[in-house]
Amino acid sequence: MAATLHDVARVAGVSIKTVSNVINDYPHVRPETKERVLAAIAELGYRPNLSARNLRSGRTGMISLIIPNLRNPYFAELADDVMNAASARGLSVLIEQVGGDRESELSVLRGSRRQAVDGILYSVLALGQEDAAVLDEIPLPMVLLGERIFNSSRDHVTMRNEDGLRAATEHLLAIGCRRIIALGSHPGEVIGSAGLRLDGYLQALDAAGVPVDERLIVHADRWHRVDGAAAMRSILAAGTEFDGIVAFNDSLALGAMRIMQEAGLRIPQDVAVIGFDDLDETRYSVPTLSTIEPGRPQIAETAVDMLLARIEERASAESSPAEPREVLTDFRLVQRESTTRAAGAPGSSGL
Amino acid sequence: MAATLHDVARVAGVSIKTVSNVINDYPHVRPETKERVLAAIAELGYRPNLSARNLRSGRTGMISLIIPNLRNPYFAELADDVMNAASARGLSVLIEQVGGDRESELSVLRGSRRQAVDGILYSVLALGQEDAAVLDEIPLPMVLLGERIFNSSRDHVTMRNEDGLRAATEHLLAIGCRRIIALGSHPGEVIGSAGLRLDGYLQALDAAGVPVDERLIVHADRWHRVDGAAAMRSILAAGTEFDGIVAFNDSLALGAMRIMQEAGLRIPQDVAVIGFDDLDETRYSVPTLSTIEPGRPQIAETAVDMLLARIEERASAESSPAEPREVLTDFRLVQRESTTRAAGAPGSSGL
DNA sequence: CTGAAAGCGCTAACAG
DNA sequence: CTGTTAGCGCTTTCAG
Repeated sequence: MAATLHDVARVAGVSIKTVSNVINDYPHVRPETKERVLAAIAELGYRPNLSARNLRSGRTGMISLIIPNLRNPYFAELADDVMNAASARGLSVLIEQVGGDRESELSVLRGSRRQAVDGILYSVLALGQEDAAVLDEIPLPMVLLGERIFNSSRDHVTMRNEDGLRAATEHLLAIGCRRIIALGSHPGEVIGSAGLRLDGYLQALDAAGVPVDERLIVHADRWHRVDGAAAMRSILAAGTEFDGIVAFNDSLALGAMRIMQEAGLRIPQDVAVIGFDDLDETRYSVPTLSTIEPGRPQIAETAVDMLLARIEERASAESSPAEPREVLTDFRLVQRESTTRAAGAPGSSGL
Repeated sequence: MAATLHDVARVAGVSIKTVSNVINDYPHVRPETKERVLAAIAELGYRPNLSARNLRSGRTGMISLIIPNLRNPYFAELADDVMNAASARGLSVLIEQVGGDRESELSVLRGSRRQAVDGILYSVLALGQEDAAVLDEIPLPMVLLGERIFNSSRDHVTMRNEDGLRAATEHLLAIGCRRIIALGSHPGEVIGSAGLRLDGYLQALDAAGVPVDERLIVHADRWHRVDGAAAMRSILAAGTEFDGIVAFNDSLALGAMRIMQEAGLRIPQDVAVIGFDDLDETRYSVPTLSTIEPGRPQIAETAVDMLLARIEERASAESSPAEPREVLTDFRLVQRESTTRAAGAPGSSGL
């Protein structure tokens, strides 16, 4: 059986309160007493029982991160960023994957593990604006990530989708592209990454006086590599002409590049390509992929900080809760080979 | 304040024991009583307090998975497999990333979160055979993954490294390669993935009567894409001739392919390439990458089952613990474009 | 089939 | 500066 406070107290010849004080770094303990306690702790290999502490304090030191799937590199990298931010603040992260359908997302949100965490970072995927009210029912601090829900009662951290995609499109225009495919639209969507990003594309074309060709706006329901590949196959089959692609995420871009290369199209000479997300692998693809770096580490840090603030606000329970905050992170265009047409470029491999 | 057992009991007009019985699906509860209790639970939105349950029962329903890094796709896919296996068995997974150095691995193993989980799945990376004894000190059920430690007192699940790499090498020999690079060796290592895989390579050459050329055994300390790329650059710089590559993992293979393509080498015509791990992305690279599928889902399921068995064994605490078990999973060679030289092949894109 | 009551190990008033 | 004590919410004997 593991040692308890009482065991330590007995061995050190003090009361459990004193041991507790030492453990929790309370100020007023005489140095020699403290030393005796520390010695007893070491001798017994004592470790506080977290369940008991949680029960008593009402806090677990864990937050949950709800994401669709770790096999999706975007979310694996996000999870890594979040775990780093959390561990720097003394928190552990319980990752919960959800199936992508509305029911599964709701059931995880309401799920039993709820009781085991102090708060939730929720990367919204299947729920939408119409579900904003549902979130109020979850009796736990929560910070939203992503572009599906705005103006709820919860704090929200998101990237500059429109601005980012506008910058990407402007970049292609600047290197001479005129028939630019927007890859990844969700017809009819206004809010959500796809709607916002499409808007950035349209803004850029508009500002440059380049007419919009509906055939260049290519639908892709899901944004995995296989979807980018499939979309590119139909584009090629349809015989649509194009000289640039702004993909709504990196995976779509990578899938499309794969098919273009099979078809003998050269990147960036025949078609320039830019993605969105700055996945690690964009540095290693052939060619390396230009992309928008959406400030993911900043998203993770900000979100963890906001969640922690909400948790502490709730613990002190003094005034009424602060107004929900909306944070937009900074993005950055990263130019790599897939949009570098200059003949005399030094040809760094990007590795 | 959230509802407690007592609240439910009061509303239902029964004692808390009865409520507890209903919640835990104990058999002997009269149907009508049960219904009253269920109604009260629904009315109050009662959810059991997990901290209290954990404190009482000594179990948390969580296991921790210790891995180096989620950004490494191998571990992201492993984590996904483990989470699926765990959630099918009613367990949650706490992922803990470790830095890769010995100290950080030890401190996580001994770390405070220990108290918050019922058991540990530990993918050994920085520790080695000489640390087998250290593992005994961790007072928690544990199952080891990977190839760094054998014959400890812990259960262990691992893949068939030698056999897999032998099969990969034999495959290259079968399609006509004679100067095959083994990419990823760790000089001097005997146990560990690198040592075992090199052994498989040597066995295959030996069996085929192909002489070993030391220049074809290429060192790579770490196994990320960038390391494969760097290694390939030095190979090309050294002017070593080769017509096949068996990489010790997929990332090395993908990095090497990138550099070969820059250098104008055609895959598989000039050089056939095979990797190890069957990462998702091997299906989407250019060309698609042949590889060894090491049975990762099976590893995850087996490991979770074994851990659960240990947890239960400890709970019942009857007889002495069962002998440590060693499980080897089945592998499978997956042939894709990177080793398919047949001229008239249909050229499926593998997507 | 159901109720009463004793803790799991810890924190935090409250007293000394 | 340190000790006593009362629970946190649940599970689990042990009696009815």
